[in-house]
Amino acid sequence: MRKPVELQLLDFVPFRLNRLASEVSQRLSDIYRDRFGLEIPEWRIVATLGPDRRCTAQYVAESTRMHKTRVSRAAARLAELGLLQRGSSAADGREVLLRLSAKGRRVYAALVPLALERQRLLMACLEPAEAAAFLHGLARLERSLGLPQSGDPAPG
Amino acid sequence: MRKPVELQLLDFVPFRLNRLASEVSQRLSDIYRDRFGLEIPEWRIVATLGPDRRCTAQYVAESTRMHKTRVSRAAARLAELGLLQRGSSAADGREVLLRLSAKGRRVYAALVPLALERQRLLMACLEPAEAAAFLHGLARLERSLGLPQSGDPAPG
DNA sequence: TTAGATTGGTTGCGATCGCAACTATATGCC
DNA sequence: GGCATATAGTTGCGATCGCAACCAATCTAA
Repeated sequence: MRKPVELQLLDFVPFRLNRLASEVSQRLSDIYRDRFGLEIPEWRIVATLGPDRRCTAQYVAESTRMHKTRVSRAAARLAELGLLQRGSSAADGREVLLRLSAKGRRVYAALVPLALERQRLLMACLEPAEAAAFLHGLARLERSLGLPQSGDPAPG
Repeated sequence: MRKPVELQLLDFVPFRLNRLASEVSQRLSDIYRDRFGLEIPEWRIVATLGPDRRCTAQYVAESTRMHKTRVSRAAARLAELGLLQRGSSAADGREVLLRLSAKGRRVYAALVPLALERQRLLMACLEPAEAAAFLHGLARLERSLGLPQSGDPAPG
């Protein structure tokens, strides 16, 4: 007599990852949405550019794995808000070079400490060794799926 | 001279969780979308109900943390496809009791082994001890955020 | 040089989502 | 009983997203 295969959704890792990510994002959103009027794609562009990086929309899309239309619209909105300068590339007339404006850098400087504090709070439920083990697994999964990691050579 | 606070998005855990979850979902979607015409919310309802459970939309919403409108529309679609029966509750006339139809149970039986195999493949990049440590951290994070876990008493 | 293919980025469009408002039933209080 | 409040679920609506199509610039090769 063969046991029927069952699945408990609450034990299913892809579901759990989605739900966790969604919950974490939800709680994080009040700092970039409520306080600064930014949505996730815009916050990702700001964080990718950082205080001084100048790069193409293509770079942001590859690095964050966002669809290029999502990057395009988020960059348009950031430019509209005056947080981002969009310049032409001398090397390639198709490219759009993105860079934070002075106002954008001020937003970045205000946002980053809050974001890092939230990350600290999130991970505070884990002992240091547990956190390290979790992050180790996370990194392995990322690598296994071909996701860009901070040690990787710059995309493009 | 104070060092300015910086943030590498690729090291930022909330971003990494979102990106990983999105990538895993993307790769999983071909089994429930391409093969069965189901989207994530519908698949979650099917998986929550399982072969024999009968429960309310409210239960599904709390258990999966989906918005009640998302559950409502996904349930309507499943009923339209003939995978789900929606009945009235004798105890409370407002409730809608959800249960898989025979066709729904056949879809469940076909989907579950594929889903479990995908989960196995996903985790195959980790040694058993690494996988255990990762899942331990995941469970701790879930508990810390108040997310329902499989050992918890049934919601409602 | 010039036609075709490729690439970076934007836009049109249909689909999904979450919020707010709504309907209908149930409950509490007098 | 009867009115106010709360709850389960649905629906209208505006916003976001990804795909496909498109535009413009670059590259390739005859």
